[in-house]
Amino acid sequence: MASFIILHMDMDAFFASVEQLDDPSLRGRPLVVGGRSNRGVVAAASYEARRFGIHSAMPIFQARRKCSSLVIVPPRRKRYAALSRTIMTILETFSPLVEPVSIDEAFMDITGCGRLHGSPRQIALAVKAQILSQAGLTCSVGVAPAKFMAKIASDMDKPDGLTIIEPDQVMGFIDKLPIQKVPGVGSRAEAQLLAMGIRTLGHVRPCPESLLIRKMGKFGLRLKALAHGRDDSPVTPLCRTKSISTETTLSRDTRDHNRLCAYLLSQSQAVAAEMRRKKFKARTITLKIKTADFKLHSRSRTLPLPVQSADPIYQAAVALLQDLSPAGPVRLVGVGASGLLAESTPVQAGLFSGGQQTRNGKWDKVDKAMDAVNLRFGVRAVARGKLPPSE
DNA sequence: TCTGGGGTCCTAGGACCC
DNA sequence: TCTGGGGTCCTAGGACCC
Repeated sequence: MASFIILHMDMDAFFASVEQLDDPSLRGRPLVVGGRSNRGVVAAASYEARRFGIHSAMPIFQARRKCSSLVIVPPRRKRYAALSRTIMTILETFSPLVEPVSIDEAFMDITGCGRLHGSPRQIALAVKAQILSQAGLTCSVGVAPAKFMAKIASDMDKPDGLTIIEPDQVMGFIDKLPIQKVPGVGSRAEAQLLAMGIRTLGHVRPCPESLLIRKMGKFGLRLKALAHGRDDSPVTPLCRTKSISTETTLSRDTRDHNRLCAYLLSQSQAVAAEMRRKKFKARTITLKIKTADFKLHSRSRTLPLPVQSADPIYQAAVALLQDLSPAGPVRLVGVGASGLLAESTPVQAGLFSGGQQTRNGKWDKVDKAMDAVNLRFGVRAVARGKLPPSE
């Protein structure tokens, strides 16, 4: 195995800790950050709230039931994003190989950092101290010879923890590691693996590759490699955005087409604004609908030319809604853009005049669907600026 | 009274091309 | 009458992550 030294940094109860940092009156109190509506879930729970059995993804109404004095704070994403940038910048003073995985988590390759910054333990302690002094927040750190183990290690001693897995401890660690702790093993995969008698990652080692592939597909091969301690996935600093989307759970389910279109309009505007901010244009537009029975449905169309403004996104979304025509009340509606290209990418000539899209008639279909919508509802039926009713 | 929002990756089938 | 096979793109759904 290549001798990497990987560090994983994970902020402790990030959103909740930021709220307690900014408002001292919230410190020491059970608090969750979560949606304002009655249908929201917990995005982050303070350690005080966790003592009541409250955890992230729990519906707010359940959390409230568990703790009557619970403080519920709406999320301030911009504030979290700003602090996240501060934290990532701190990491970059230790190694140029920093890979943010989410707003509050990052991998760092510290393989070659010994000369400059000392032992892995010294580096981890310095990272924690810097984040505490410059951002005012604690984090937990894991250090290991591979990414997946560093990630698991950072979670082993929360909050404000530090766990180091030395190369000679790797096999012992794997043998005891509960299978559901392996990143990528969720509830479905866990159930499948338990049914095969696999309770720890070590149990995967003697399992025939053919069986793992049959049961788990490509992921089975990865599990097999991990069970042998093989994980050479590199820390990749430049991870480019693949999609931009927004979605809204309505305050109550609706069958009202015009109401859905009003959401689609404001969402198209938001997605377009974000694309312009990030200097992208997109070829594929996706409509997402969750019906009252919690079933998710999507429809997408790839356009002949990349778009960046709200109007074509909205037009496509409305056409896709026509196509999907959900049976029954709608709970959630969303719009996404993928197939992203840099804003500056030149548009290939000829796409309209004899390119594949025109020849196979896909564009015509979209066009006709749009015409149908415009005919039936009229573009003016959902006028500019008619935003969804405020909740 | 009732289960978010932002993403990534994988799979599988069909169209299409050579 | 025989009836390929590999590669790529597109689409819909689903698992999983924080």
